[in-house]
Amino acid sequence: MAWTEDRIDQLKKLWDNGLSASQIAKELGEGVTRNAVIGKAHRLGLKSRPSPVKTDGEKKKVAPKKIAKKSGKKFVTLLDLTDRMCKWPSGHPGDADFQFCGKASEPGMPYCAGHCAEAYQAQPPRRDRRQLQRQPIL
DNA sequence: CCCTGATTCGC
DNA sequence: GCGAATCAGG
Repeated sequence: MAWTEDRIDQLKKLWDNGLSASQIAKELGEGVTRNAVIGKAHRLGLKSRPSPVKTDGEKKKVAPKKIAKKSGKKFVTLLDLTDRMCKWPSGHPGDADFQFCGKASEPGMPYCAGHCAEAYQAQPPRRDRRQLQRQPIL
């Protein structure tokens, strides 16, 4: 696939938007790999970014997007949600404030580490479940 | 293992 | 110029 002006523009835009190379690759689709994106970006002389994925000892916020203006919670809309982002919902589906956590989800998980903890809590009230019906072994 | 960007190097 | 392979790092 050749890098058309259109694609390059999209690349620049997404890259500038802070999307990761792999995300941009997916966005562009058409068998574009993250390597292609990075390679092109590098070639275009786009700003280098020493792996933004370092837990960063810095407590500085990057302000991912100014989408979730309301609620201090940095949630994102469905449009900003991508494959490996936490899909922890917030609000009612259909509502304007229906958003998702959007943080990087744990590998293989639909949610981020924090929400996985919430989602996969161990059986809480096991107390009043005894003799529920005392089913005869299957 | 998951991921990130950076660089190399044959095409 | 392109991008897969590779490298370096979290």
